[in-house]
Amino acid sequence: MDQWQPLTVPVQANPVGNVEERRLAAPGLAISTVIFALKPSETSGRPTLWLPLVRRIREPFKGQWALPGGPLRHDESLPEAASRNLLDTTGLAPRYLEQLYAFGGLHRSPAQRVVSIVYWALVQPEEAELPGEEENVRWFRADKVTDLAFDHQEIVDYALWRLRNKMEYASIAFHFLGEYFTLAQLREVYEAVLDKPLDPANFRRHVTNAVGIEPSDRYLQGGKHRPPRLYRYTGPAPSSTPRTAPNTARNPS
Amino acid sequence: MDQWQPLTVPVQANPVGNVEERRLAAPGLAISTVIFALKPSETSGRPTLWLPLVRRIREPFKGQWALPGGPLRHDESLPEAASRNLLDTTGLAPRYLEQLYAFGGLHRSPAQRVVSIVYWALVQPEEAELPGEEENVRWFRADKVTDLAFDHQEIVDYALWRLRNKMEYASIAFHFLGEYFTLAQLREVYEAVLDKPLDPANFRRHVTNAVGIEPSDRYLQGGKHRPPRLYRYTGPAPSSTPRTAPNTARNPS
DNA sequence: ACAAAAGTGTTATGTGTACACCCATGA
DNA sequence: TCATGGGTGTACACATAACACTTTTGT
Repeated sequence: MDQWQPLTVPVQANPVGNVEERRLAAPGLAISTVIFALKPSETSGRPTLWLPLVRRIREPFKGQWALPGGPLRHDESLPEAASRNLLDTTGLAPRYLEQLYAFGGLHRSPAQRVVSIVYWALVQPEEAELPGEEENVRWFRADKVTDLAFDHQEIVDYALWRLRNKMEYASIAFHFLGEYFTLAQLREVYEAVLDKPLDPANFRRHVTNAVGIEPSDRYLQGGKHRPPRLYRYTGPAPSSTPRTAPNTARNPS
Repeated sequence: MDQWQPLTVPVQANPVGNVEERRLAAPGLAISTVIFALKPSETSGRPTLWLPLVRRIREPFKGQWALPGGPLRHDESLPEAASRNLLDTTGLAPRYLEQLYAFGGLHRSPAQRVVSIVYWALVQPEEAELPGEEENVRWFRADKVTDLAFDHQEIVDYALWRLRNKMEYASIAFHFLGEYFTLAQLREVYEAVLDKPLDPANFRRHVTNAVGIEPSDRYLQGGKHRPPRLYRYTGPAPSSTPRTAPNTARNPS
């Protein structure tokens, strides 16, 4: 019941000629990443979730959009491989990076079998500008991506679910923002990701009571009205839970 | 900060001769599984957490205890590979199986580099008897395992953390029990895993209010006192959340 | 002065926890 | 009838949610 049938992720899928070769070849191993950032909506201007995709320049799925990714090199760890590949393909260097899931279904890639270890990442608006060429790397609204190569659509859906889920119990919203932010900005992050309005008064209490967030003595000037105080994320309390484990995430049901 | 430096898991690590060969060889891919079951403590007789380990019969770490695991075959999905390998090495066929994490550190295995996709599983007491030979497969108390091969100690620690964490918000305790069980038995599962006593009264309300658990018209006879009612786990409500995602787990911090 | 967002107070409702108590059965 | 675990009731602490209200700024 809770078991699950994965699908197929590739990247650098060097097609192996025939069926017999496929039977014998060891499964390929690739690293891919789903990157999230908040950017203003084209219509409302309010912040919404976006993610960068790269256009495939070879078969299979040539011309279609796919997650950035590539093979795992011999001298890099899994997160190192994810970071390095992100920089190569999109020019992005996310501060937050976490393993999402390993996808290893039999027919994810048409030619050689590929197992993909997928990461997910959050980037701040400043670092979210794509230095790469506009042709083959482009931002898409996270809830509107479609026709992705391989099983990347399901991977994106899962990453989205994980982001929303984790947002509700962990302190990750800060990674979408710069060092200093107002509580209204932080609330907009939650509203954009969870896609529902939040009560400003209750949100304030909730977040100021939480650990790891400190008021600064600075205020955001230049607004139309009363300047709001700027806050900083100082991380969990210095002597917080010394986790012994790799990952840190909940799962439902 | 939330990024994490994995370690090393192998299985079937066919040592590749020299450093140069290691540099060039593609990373190996293995599947391992942490299996949990509840068995009576040797001392108190109360249920406690146990897990089966297999003794390594070749280098590296020859003679030491390790997680059951093996290579991924070309014609099986990841969970299929985990199940098949479990049956081969331990004779166990867990009903609950879920992906835990992918461990891919550079030096997990001394010779060839190995990336391990690790699953975790829960088995019921009936199916927890080891048909295999006693020599090379044995049950250990989960909180007392030590001197494991490779990075398997950290993997076990992480799986333990995940089990305890997930136990607090998901309906997985049932997988330790048979079809019919009393609320006291279910409570003992929670107490054993979380290692703290629970209020019977509040536990009863909590669990009977939850969906997916139904009282039967049967009672457990043969006890010393009033026979308790037997309950059944019917799974989440038939038309429950149609998850689109592979895995289902939360993470802290 | 007025509009609008920042920020505070108050109350209703729900949920977790501690614990007193009754119920049903075997011995 | 008595001991014991099964099972129910209840009161308190605390978190969440809804919303009225005051404060501070720019225009």
